[in-house]
Amino acid sequence: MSTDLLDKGYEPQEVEQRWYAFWEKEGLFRAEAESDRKSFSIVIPPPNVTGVLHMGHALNNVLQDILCRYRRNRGDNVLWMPGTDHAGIATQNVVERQLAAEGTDRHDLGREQFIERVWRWREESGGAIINQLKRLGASCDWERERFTMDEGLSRAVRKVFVQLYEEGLIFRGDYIINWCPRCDTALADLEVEHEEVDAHLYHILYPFTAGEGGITVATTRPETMLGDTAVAVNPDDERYHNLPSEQVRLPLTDREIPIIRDSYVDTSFGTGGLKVTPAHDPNDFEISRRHSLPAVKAIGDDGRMTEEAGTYAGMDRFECRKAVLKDLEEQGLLQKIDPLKHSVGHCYRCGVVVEPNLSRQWFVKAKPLADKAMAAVREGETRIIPDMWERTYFDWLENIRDWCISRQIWWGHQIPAWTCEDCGELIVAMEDPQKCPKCSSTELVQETDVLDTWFSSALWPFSTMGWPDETPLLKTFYPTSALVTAFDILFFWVARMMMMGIHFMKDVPFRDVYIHALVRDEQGQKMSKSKGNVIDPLLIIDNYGTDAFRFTLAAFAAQGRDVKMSEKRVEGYRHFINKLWNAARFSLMHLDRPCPDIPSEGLSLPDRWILSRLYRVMRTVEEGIDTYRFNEAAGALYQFVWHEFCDWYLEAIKPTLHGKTDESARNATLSVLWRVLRETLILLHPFIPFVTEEIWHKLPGTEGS
RNA sequence: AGGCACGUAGCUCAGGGGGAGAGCACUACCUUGACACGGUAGGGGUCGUUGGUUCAAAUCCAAUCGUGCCUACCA
Repeated sequence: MSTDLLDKGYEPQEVEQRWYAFWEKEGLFRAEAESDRKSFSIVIPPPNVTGVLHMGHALNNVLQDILCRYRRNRGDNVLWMPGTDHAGIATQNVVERQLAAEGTDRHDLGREQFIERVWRWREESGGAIINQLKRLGASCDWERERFTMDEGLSRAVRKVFVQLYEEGLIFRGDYIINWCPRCDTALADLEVEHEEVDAHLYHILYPFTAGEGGITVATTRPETMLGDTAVAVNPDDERYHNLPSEQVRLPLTDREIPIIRDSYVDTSFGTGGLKVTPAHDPNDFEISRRHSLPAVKAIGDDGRMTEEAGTYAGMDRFECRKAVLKDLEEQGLLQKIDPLKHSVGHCYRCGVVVEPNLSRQWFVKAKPLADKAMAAVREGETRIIPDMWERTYFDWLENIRDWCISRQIWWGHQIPAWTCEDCGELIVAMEDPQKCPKCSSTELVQETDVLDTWFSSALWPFSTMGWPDETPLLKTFYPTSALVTAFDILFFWVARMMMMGIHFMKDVPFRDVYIHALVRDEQGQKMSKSKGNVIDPLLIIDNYGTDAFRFTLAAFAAQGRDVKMSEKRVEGYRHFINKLWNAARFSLMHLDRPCPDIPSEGLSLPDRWILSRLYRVMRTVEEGIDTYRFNEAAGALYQFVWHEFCDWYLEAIKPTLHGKTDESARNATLSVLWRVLRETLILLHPFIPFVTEEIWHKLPGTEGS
């Protein structure tokens, strides 16, 4: 009997460091590119290269790690592919802020130097998130770590772009897009966050060019009137039959614009008169196409009024709004101001009010790709779990619009398109062209835009495995077994991976999509820096140990409900880790040798009972993990370890262990104890890898991992 | 405007046609050689409201109230 097998209290820090180093050294997370074993694969949702670990990452990666370790325990050939995302706008913003602090900007630096600077920043900070994932215990195959701007992945991006272009699924067009004047780039529809604000509805009179009166239009953005090219009314609106004139004078300008009829106009809204600003409103843009109206761009890409705005040129758009209202007021054309709640789009990266703007951008024709992505889920090739998200997935894909993929930033994959200066030919190619195929000119200028970050992320499941080459890795691990992610990137990422995966690999990128909840604070608020309610996972790990933290996350990861995180809870599960530690400590006082053979008869009642409970919890855990009900598995283990194994079994066998019985009964009990402890450690390992590993190696007869 | 989810013990939540549960908090007792990050015993809820289906409803259905979130081009 000895008590020095395990220290009295569990010391996570030392144990965690030691074991993680051991696992890495032994290559235990390494996947075999070719193997007879069953494959199991997951690609990590690549965190932003410049990011730091937050609670969302923690939950996301712990759940993936549980799946991977569980499969490894079962003998599967497991690939957990790690990597990071270059996060175009977000990363560029960070570096631009640094430059601003140094009193310079990217234009001073020039494109090449700026990009170098970003790469440098990536070198400095790119390792942080990876090391933090390791502290979580993440068992990724680190030797395969990828980055969305790796050479290989960039080649995949180019290949995809060129092929889609040749298939007519990528095109360039003049379109109304969302423009962020702060980030100075186009945004996809998804990248716009709508927020309800208290605003005003201004009623403005546009006088007829002949006769009395005019048409009153209503708008929330009066400054856009400077870009109006028509006034629209509903053809059935009797108020506007037999007008004295078919033209109105656009106030504050010397322009005359036509009155058009379009059924889009809602007769019940305002006065039934709609100002049409094709360059600055998506609906107006559509109307303008139907009626062949010109577009006048009154607001520039920098958020200031253009020359088209006449005397207002150069003004900030919101300054201009005030000025326009004042001038209209003076001319007696501002008839009414109503309060109005409506939603205004903001840039998801910087929060600035987005300006719809007409410009030439690149698009992916989404419909054909979306149809197949829907079919795959409908036919069960990919399961979305919990299935309530299927509906959301379908809703979005059914109403999908073309995906604007060009961004006017510098950090990202530059679009592989060139224009011939001499003949205007557009060239899209894998390799940088030397001369124009049409006129042989060497004056070729590459498109300056880069691709939306999500374009490269959409290829992640196969680009990380070496596509477009036909690699053994792809053969073994594609389609991946599961994708684990939060719902907030269901459209951004999951749906697009489905579209690209099906198109290029002819098979879905994953069999299961498990959508987990968001981690919130104690009050259920989203954690954000501005609210100051962020709980740093690393701090929690420092204070309570990784295992306690992991178990807390797993225990609260009930499907369909957000996880409210607080230190108090982690503390509770630290008690559990300690309980397990001490149960092991007690057991090891008696288990001084391997006892693998459980006698087939003569077992005591407690022995038989705990074995039956063990088998039951084994089934529950297996079922829980297989169905992504991590909380059920964790809950069952908690209950079993504490209230069955510790409270009942260990207490019940104390008399036997403490000697007063015959040797064969004692041996029988020891063999049961040995077995139960061993199996329990295996069951617990995916959840709490460090403490179980530490105990495992003290248990006689369980050398190796 | 549509959609989704959620309202169960003081708090956080699991459960899901027939015993109302867990953790934390609380009360009393226990410094018993695994563990006070512990043990034993205990208090506490008419499972949002109202109807319906059923022999039976916290559990299914409908309505209603409340909360949160997502999608959306009504200026």
